[in-house]
Amino acid sequence: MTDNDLSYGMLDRMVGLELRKAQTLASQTFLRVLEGRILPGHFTILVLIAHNPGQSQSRIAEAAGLDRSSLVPILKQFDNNGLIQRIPARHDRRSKTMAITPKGEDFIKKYTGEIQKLEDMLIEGLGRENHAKLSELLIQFQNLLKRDS
Amino acid sequence: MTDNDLSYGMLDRMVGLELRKAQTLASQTFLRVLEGRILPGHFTILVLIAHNPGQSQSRIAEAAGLDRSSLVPILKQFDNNGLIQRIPARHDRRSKTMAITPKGEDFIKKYTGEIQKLEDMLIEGLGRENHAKLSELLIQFQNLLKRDS
DNA sequence: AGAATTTTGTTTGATATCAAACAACTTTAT
DNA sequence: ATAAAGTTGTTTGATATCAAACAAAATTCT
Repeated sequence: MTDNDLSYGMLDRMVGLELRKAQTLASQTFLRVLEGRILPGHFTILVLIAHNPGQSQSRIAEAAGLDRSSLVPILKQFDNNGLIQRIPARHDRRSKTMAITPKGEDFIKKYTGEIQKLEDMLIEGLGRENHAKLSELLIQFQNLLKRDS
Repeated sequence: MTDNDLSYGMLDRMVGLELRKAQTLASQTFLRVLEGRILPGHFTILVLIAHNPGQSQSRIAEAAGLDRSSLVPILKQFDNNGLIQRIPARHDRRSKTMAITPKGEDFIKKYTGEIQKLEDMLIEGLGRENHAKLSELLIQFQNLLKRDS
C-alpha cells in the first residue's frame, strides 16, 4: 500500500512527479463522480462551452489545455448526443459557433451537486486558504512555464 | 494568446482544471529539456529504478503513478537500449529485479543539470517557500483522494 | 499438505491525445 | 489588387495509457 519507502532521488523536490500523480488521481476520482458517463476533461469542455457561447473551437481547446485536433471527435460526440449545437459563424465561414443545448445544461446540472461536494471535501481537507493557495500556485506555475517557452 | 476572458463558470474554483493544465505544460517543458529523447514519465521511471534497485515492477509503477501494464513496453525499451538490466529475482520466480546500468546512469546524469536548472527557475519564480508548499499541498491533495476511494 | 486467494508480469483490445499535413478561408503586406 | 502569411477545423498516423483477462508463482487459510 505505502510506497513511501521508495526513494525519489533527484526527483524528491520536484513538483513534476507530484503533479502527475495528483492529476491522475483527481481524474480517476472525478470519473467516478461522473459515473463513467463522460471523461473529466470532456466535462470541462462542456462547461466551457456552456459558459462561453459563441467561442471558436481553438479557443475552447486552449482554455481546456487540449490540442485543437483532440477536440474534433469530442465535439462530434457532443453534437450527436444533442448536448451542444454547432452553427456556422456569421463573420467567419471557417468556424462554427458552439452553444450548449437544454439537454446539455441538464447534463451539467445533474452532476454539479456531486462535483461541488467533492470540491467541498477538498476544501475541508486542505483548509480553505490552502485550497485557494493551491489553485493560485498552480496558475503561477503555469505562467512561469509559459514564459519559458 | 490570453484565454483569460473565458469564463470557467462552476470550474472557477476547482483545482482539477488547473491541475490538468499545469501537468500538460510541465510535461511539455520537461520533454523539451530532455530533447525529445525520452518522455518525462519514462525518465521518472528510470530515476526510480536507479534509486531503488531490486524493486518489483509493480512497486515502481505505483510510485510513478502508472499502471503495471503500462510499464511493460517501457522497460522492454530500456532493456533493449541497455539502460537497465533485468535479473530474475532470487526469492520470487515471477518477478524480475531491475537495476540501472552504467549507460543508464550516464543517461540520467546527462540531463540532471538541465533539469535542476529548470527546477531552480521554478523555485526562483514561485519563491522557495511557495515551491515547497506546492509540493506539500499536492501530496496532501493525493492523500485526501486516496482516502476517498 | 491441499485448496483458495492474491500477486506478478504480460498480452490484448480500446481509447485519448498529440503532431503533422491539409484545404478553405481570412488577414496582412506590398 | 494581388501575393504572402496566418488561422480554422479536420484528417491521418503514431503513441501512451488503461482495463480486463491470463498464466505462473507465491501466500494464506483450513
